[in-house]
Amino acid sequence: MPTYFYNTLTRRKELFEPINAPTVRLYTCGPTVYNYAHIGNFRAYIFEDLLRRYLQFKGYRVIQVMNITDVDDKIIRTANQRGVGIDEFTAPYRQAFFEDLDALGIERAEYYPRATEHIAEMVGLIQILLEKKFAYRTDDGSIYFKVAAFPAYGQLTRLNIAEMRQGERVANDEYEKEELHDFALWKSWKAEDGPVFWETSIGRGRPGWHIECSAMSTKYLGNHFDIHTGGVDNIFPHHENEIAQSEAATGEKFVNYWLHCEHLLVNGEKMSKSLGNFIYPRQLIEQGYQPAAIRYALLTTHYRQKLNFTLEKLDASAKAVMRLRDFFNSVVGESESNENRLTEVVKSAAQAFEAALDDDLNISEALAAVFTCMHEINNFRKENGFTNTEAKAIRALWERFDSILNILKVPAPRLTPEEQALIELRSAARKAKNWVEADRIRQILTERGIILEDTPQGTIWKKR
RNA sequence: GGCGACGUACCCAAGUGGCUAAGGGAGCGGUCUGCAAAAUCGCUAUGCACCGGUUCAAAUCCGGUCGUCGCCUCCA
Repeated sequence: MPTYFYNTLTRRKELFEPINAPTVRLYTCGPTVYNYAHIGNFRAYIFEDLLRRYLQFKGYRVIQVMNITDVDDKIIRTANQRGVGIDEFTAPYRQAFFEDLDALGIERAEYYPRATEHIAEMVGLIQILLEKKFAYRTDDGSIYFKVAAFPAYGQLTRLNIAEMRQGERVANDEYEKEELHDFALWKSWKAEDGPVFWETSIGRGRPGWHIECSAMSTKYLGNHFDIHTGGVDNIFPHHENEIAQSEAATGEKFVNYWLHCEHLLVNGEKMSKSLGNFIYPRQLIEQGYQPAAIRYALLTTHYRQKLNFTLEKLDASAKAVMRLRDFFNSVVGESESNENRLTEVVKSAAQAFEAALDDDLNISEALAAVFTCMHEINNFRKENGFTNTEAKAIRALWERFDSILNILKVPAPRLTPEEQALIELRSAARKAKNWVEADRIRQILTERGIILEDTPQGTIWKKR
């Protein structure tokens, strides 16, 4: 089945065709490591994880690059204030980033290049742009990209640069440039940068922000690759500038498909410093929320739709995850028969799931297929039970769904010996029909976030 | 000012011209259970912000109104 993605470049859904099938080359804008990444950031990374997993589901071999921006104004300023080097300053955040990726079940990319380790590549690119007259040097030694020299500028954004309001230009225009929309490729060293600079053939200084993505994407994926993603706020100026730099330097088309993820709001408002409403995944996990529930909450709203994050949504997600998981665990064959009366149900569910995701990753519709299928199978089970063959087929189907959703398998939580003992005490009380004592113990455990379920096979427990 | 997105049930959220408007959560009722919990079954939008228009047919297309939000130089 053919796959369609909405391409920001054309503002249309387009048939996806890789340059060199079955390989797909994917560049995903990554974090600036001056703090922990918040759930808004992770919404984007989970969208990219969905994209990556789905491409693999379709049989493609994905080569993904995610940059780590470990030098920028904010990092330099803060590191200097604290009197530490930028490498030392960013180290804990780099580490935390990978921990969070793992916690949320995000599959690792093939490359996580750091900006500070690719200065040479950036300098090389800037030199080409200087030679080709797409860049110029100002009196202080900084280097800017000359937007006027690249007529295609504005193709992604569809902003008419000439008509954009001039009055709003940023006051702290510390560097001298010829025209408003020219942007920095290289920032020459200034006193407040302190020890942060590189001594290079184009002078002493540091790279501008946009150039790292051009340099690193090209290095790992080639001049022309398949997909580039990021948040909608990256469209302008970041991605527009990347196109300009890359295409000016190489003379080739840069990227075929641009996919952008909408913003996440918290209780209806944008996360911002002034509102102080940042939420971090690690924070939610500490509060006892299942990482899989966080993943589900961030995954299950279509990526081009604004997502309003609330604790109610997180609770609803936790329930849905639990249901899918319990169903999977409950599917057991009851007879040796090779009969499979569910062939059609399984087949049509798999098809509906794939068809939905083929349509620009319509995850809501894909999930509807999953739940509808679960419903049908439950009704079937009530009458018939499962043969071993049927159980195997259903479990395989769920595993297939989970290669995208990735919520089924979570590390088993542990009980303390004391909690374990309480459960045994309660079982004994139940056996003795001492219901008062049994209920008392259950209440204690509930308060600790441990939920008990008495089944014919004995008591099982879960963590909230 | 320019560019753009959105408004579907109590909440979340698909559907963008044609069968009874998906699915999840919540609520209510049944099964199960010592009681629960979980699971499961059933029920819950004659209507898709509002007003007009096009059409045999509109949540879906067109025009307008109201409301929410985003971007317009470094925030995913």
